[in-house]
Amino acid sequence: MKKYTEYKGLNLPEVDKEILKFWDENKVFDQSMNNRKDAPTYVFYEGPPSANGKPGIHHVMARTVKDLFCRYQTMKGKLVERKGGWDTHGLPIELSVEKELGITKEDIGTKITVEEYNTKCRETVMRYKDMWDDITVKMGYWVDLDDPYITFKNDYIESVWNLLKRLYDNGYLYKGYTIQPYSPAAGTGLSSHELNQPGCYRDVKDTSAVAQFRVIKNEDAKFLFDHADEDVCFIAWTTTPWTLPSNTALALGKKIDYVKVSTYNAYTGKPVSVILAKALIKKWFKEGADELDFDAYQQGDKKIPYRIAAEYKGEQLVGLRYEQLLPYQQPEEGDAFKVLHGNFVSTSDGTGIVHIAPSFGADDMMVGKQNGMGALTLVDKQGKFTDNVGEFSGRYVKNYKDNPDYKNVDIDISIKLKTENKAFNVQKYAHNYPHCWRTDKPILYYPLDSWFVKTTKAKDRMVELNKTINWKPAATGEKRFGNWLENLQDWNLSRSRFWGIPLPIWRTADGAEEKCIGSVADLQAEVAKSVEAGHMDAQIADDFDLHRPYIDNIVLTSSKGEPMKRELDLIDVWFDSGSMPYAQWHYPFENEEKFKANYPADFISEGVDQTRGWFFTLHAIAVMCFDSVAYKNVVSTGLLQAKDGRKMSKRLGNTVEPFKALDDYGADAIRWYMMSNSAPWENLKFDLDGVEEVRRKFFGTLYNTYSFYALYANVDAFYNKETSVPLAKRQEIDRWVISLLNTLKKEVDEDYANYEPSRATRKIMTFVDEHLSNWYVRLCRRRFWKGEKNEDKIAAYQTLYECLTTVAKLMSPVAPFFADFLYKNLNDATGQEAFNSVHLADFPVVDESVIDKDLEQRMNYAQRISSLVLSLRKREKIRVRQPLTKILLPVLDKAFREQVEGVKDLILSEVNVKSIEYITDTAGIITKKIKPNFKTLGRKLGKHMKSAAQVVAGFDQDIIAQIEQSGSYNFEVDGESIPLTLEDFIITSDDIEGWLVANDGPLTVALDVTLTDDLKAEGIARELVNRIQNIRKNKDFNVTDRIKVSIESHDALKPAIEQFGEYIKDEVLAVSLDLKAGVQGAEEVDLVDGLVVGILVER
RNA sequence: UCCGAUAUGGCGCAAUUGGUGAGCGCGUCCGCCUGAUACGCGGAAGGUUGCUGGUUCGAGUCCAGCUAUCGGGACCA
Repeated sequence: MKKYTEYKGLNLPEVDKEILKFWDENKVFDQSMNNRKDAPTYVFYEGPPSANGKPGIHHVMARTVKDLFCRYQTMKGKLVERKGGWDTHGLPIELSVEKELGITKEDIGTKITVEEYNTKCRETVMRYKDMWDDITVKMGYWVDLDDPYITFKNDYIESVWNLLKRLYDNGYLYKGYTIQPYSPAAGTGLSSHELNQPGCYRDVKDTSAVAQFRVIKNEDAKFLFDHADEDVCFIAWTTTPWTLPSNTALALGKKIDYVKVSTYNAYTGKPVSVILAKALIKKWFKEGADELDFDAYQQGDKKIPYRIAAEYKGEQLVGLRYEQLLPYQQPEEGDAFKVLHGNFVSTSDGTGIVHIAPSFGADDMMVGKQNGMGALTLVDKQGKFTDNVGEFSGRYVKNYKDNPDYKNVDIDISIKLKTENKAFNVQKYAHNYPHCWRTDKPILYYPLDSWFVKTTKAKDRMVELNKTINWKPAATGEKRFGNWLENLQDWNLSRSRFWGIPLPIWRTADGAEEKCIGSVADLQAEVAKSVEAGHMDAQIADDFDLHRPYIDNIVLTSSKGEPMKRELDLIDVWFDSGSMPYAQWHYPFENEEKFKANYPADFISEGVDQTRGWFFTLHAIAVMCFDSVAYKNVVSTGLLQAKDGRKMSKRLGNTVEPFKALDDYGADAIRWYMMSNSAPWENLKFDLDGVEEVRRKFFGTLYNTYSFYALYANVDAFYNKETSVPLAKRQEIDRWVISLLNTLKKEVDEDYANYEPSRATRKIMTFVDEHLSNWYVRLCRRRFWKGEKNEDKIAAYQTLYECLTTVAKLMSPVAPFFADFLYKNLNDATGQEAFNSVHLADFPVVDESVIDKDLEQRMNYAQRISSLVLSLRKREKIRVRQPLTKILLPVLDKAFREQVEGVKDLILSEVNVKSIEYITDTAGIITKKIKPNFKTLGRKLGKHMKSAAQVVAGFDQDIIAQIEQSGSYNFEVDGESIPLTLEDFIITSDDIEGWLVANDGPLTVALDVTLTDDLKAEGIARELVNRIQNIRKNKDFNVTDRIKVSIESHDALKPAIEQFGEYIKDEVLAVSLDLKAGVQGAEEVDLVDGLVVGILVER
């Protein structure tokens, strides 16, 4: 017969290794799915990590969340397949390759071929795959890594193309332009990633100009003019005067207050009325100048007089027209040179009126688009003015070429404005401006061609379907994600890079005809036509690599036989990962059934930073292509911070190395700590001390409970083969713990089902720690080691066994290693269940019939009463081994006495007292306290509550007794009489005259501390038992060894030995107990109050 | 500047959804139990629940405003 394995101590990392070996050898993960082959599915999507970076401790957190719900659902009888995946494209990979090769973007295609470069990317992208595989295994994350989806595979790309084609066909793809950071010196757009590199934003001094835009005097503008020849101008500030020739609008704020100020132009001395924000007058006019005499002004005076002539709301000015400032070019389309409202306009800088050049600012373009403005782009991609800008034509707007003779265009433009009476103010201005990280030159914002997904078209549907998704936490879905959807912009899909999925769109040179390709077969069909038309030499192979540069060599043919070239862009990598529900199965080209059975996902989980990332792209593609959600439940996990609450970073040296942490503490302690510390969506301050605490308190206790069980079950050869003792025949405490266990099953089940792992883990901890170990086992110890293997003992074993196996199952989703270790140790010995792993077992089903809330209440009384008695003992300095005669207990209500009687023996043995005496108040010795029950009384009395509370506080003992007896009380207020019942009051015993009392809520306990000689003798006997047991233990005797005890004679011991000798012998398994003088080799032991005795214990 | 989250003893977290001495764990100090290499128990110290107002008989909880931290976005004319 196999025995329960007994261990020398708990070593969680060892447990991990042992269990991993077992899982591996028995293919337990496979089994857990194969067993459920025909079961309903629970679909999980794995968000693909990039193996280009090393895994961190936060990945352990994110993946614990994923793993635990998949394991839970498997135990609930679902088939949960977990296809892994790798994100393999994207800028971080390209940048790391560039860095490694010591090249820049411009070198690709010149110093190194695109082919070589992409080969390098393909090699690099899986650089840390081994490390990822390693951590996946070590942390116990069950995911299928044998057959993962990989985004750079042709099949995957083909599926993505299919999605793009669907979008294209439904009018979701269009070509437009956006304003992006652009480096003329490098000739390339910059990503926000590149822009956020340290040192990118620098303080520089530029020439800033406030220009005067002359208002056109028409019907609408009439109200601005006080006299016919008044010169009224809007003034707007810019730090980039080179954008002024491209100005097409002005923006102001509707709600901002503006003023018209009469003054003189500082450079020409001509009178002028300028309009600016009221709040900014002080910025542009000298103090006291509003009191100067206008007529006395001479050109060149330092102080220029001014007067506020009128005041307007921004709203009144919207729609007015002005003369073009520098009329070199007219915009080809749109309604330009108008005043618009812009919600970004503030009065913190400038004049409260913003110069708008739609080609050179993102806000500018947005406001221009919204108002149908035209645009002027009078600077080319080299950063110089185009040919049609008069005297400035061909000049660089910044010194991009390091020309030593470079003349600042901003200054020259400013001079021109001054001489033409168009400059209100020109000065140097220091500000923070982004620079290109490669060339160190200032960037400029420039319109670049891009392909867009018209997500705005599907916005309403996305919002609607989002409401059907269960977000954890809800606020992330409703607010964060919901708001994001409400303010949706079109999705810029284009990336001007090399390693990624190419945009499958071909165009003729004039853009008149374009084709979007949705599959390799489509492409081949088009290539066939092209070969016929003579644009290509040969058909492409079936396994033609769809990446650049090969794809760029494909030239298609238009309906008119013109060559069509591919649009050179790649698509945003977020589209790659958002396509995984389809592309992981190569849908729709293969696996249609598989796809349908696995769509949409029941559950996904990633970090909250994915709200605008993967969560969005999954949702957007699903809504636009399939009018469906992509996932039904989503848990967005919080950030993992260092223990000081700061971000973990290598620079601060506060990172936690995941492999070391796993090696030191084992996966379970870390997983359990992460889940129990706070809800997964809260930020977690990760502290290894907390992991250690979990290990000690939870796993240590549970392990020890098992050890205790194993020790005695082996002695008694208990393998749970006996008929189960009916609950009715078991002790009260057995029924109690089984009742709690079933409550636990129920609640933990609900918590897991509701994606609330911290609630579940905390409840399991409380059960194991407080109830099972420190109450059940503690109080039942004797049943396990005393006496014969009778029914009561079997009942105890059966009860504990059930608790342990059930806990193993309940905890297994979060702590898969230890749970299996525990389960196997138990089940392998008993063979009770057919499963050889807890992960193949079913989730425990609650038995409502054994949940007895009354019993739980009783036991709660027992625990609290015991605790009160112990506190009294402490106060009186009477040790627990000293028996006492009785406890006095005031009776709270009728049920109370009965309830306490049910657990009386437990209390008495726990606190070492002989009896309980109940007292009712007939003797008048109990002082009572009364308090309103706010919850019930508040509803009845409402605003009279306050006065009622005062009245109640004034009740004396007589009134309290009266209320208790009659069970009712009439509260008089404002001539009104409100009947109250006993329920509306909380009456507690406060004191018992002449006794030592302690209180805990309604409970009051008094203790009789009189010590008789008999009690003293018994106390000494108990002390002796304790000392002898300690000696046994120190001598490493087996718990079953019989011993001989000799004690050095002492008067104080005689009564104890005489009266309780048999008791002592029985307790310590002694065959003899002698009290004699001159014991050889006795141990000196401090017994009580400085009484030292010599004891000899022999086998 | 906008959006979101968070704010409770030294630290980490609770508080049954508005009901009244604000709990638990860690840590510190004193004491105890242990036939279980684990845990626990009793006691002590430690709180104006970020601030200010409001609603209410009653607010840690609801509302408004503010502050701080974190995250995300926009912008830096």
